[in-house]
Amino acid sequence: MARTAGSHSEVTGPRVRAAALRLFAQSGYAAVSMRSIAAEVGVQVGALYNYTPDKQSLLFDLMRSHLEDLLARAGTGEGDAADRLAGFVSFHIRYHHDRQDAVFIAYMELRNLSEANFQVIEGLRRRYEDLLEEILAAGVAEGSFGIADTRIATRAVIAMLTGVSTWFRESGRLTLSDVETQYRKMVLNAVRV
Amino acid sequence: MARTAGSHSEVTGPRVRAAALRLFAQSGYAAVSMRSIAAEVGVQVGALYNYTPDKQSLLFDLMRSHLEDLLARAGTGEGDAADRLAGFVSFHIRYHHDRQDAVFIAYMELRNLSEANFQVIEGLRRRYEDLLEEILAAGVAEGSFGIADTRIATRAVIAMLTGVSTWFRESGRLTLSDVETQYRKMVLNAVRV
DNA sequence: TTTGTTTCTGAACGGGCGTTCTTTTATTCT
DNA sequence: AGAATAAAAGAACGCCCGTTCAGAAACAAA
Repeated sequence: MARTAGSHSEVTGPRVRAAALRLFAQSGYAAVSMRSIAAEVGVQVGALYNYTPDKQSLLFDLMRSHLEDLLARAGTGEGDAADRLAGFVSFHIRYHHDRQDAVFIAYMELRNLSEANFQVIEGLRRRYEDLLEEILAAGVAEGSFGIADTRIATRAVIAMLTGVSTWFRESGRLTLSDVETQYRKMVLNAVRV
Repeated sequence: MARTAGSHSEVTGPRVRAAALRLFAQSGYAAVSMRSIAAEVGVQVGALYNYTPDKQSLLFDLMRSHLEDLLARAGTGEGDAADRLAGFVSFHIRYHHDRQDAVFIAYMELRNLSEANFQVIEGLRRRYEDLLEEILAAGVAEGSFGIADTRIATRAVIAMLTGVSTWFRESGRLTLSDVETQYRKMVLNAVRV
């Protein structure tokens, strides 16, 4: 038996990526076998190679598309630096909350990338950090922020925000909106003069 | 040939753990084989099982001893809440900087623990977080801190601080002391009224 | 209905995995 | 010196890995 009724490339391709995303996030890249991805899709392992040249590309493509989408959606914001920073905080928390698997992978599986692929991903991540750093620098120029080194502050803020997706649960004590409000306040306080 | 001249259990045991620590941090638990650990120690793979019942225990013991040492060294601090918080920030940054491999493992390899082992590690981590939360709660009681939810603030601060060890390099632009100073200021600002 | 193409199966490849076990050697004790 | 013990070597166990490939089944075009 080969080729189950009704199946097409346009359906299976995304399902392969979705299964890989879920399993990589759950167990880690190295612990997930191509066979387990195939099983999740409901296909034999050989069929996966119609959709990816190899396992490494599967990981890389997931990371790259996540970061490219992140960059495409992250605007530079409007208003003064404080407004723009508040907007960035809300955007980051909400965007990452909606894509916990992709976030997890993008932060945890960097060491499983080949050197060339790592450079690409690192470049994208750096571009995202630059969006925040530009806001912080504008605030310093305005005189409304009082941070000594904008690069450090950028990393501190991003680490703080990204941490949310490691513990926040919809079923928990607080709504995402509560969390967002408190983080906005903490971040704005952290960088003020 | 068996048993190289001059070797003893008290020497090899720690070397096994050190090799595992380094390799787990470098490549991830799942990607490191018992054979590669043995090679790093300079021994055949079978000899490792004189020092650990299995690979999982090796990971668990590394995490547990790291967290137990962390708890043993983290004091509750002295003075008012702001002083104690500043002390916590400095301690966390310095302690984690001195043990980057252990920190990395303790945060990245949680999902490779068995359920029972995970509960133990999670309990230890929680006790460490409680040290910080108690300081924050004291500050709120004093009226010097203005955070709505101490649990959220605890996680935010720890995520921020732990992030340092992912990017800080001795060879970089800033000294650890510079970083420490700026983080102390950012954290104290973040929680103030 | 035939032909061609796409998508999948199923088997196979060489190799690495964690772990166990027997045997050999270095050291310590008597 | 000889016996006992500790520590390591080396081989073997069954199993799973990523990847390849020939062939079969479903679909599309004629």
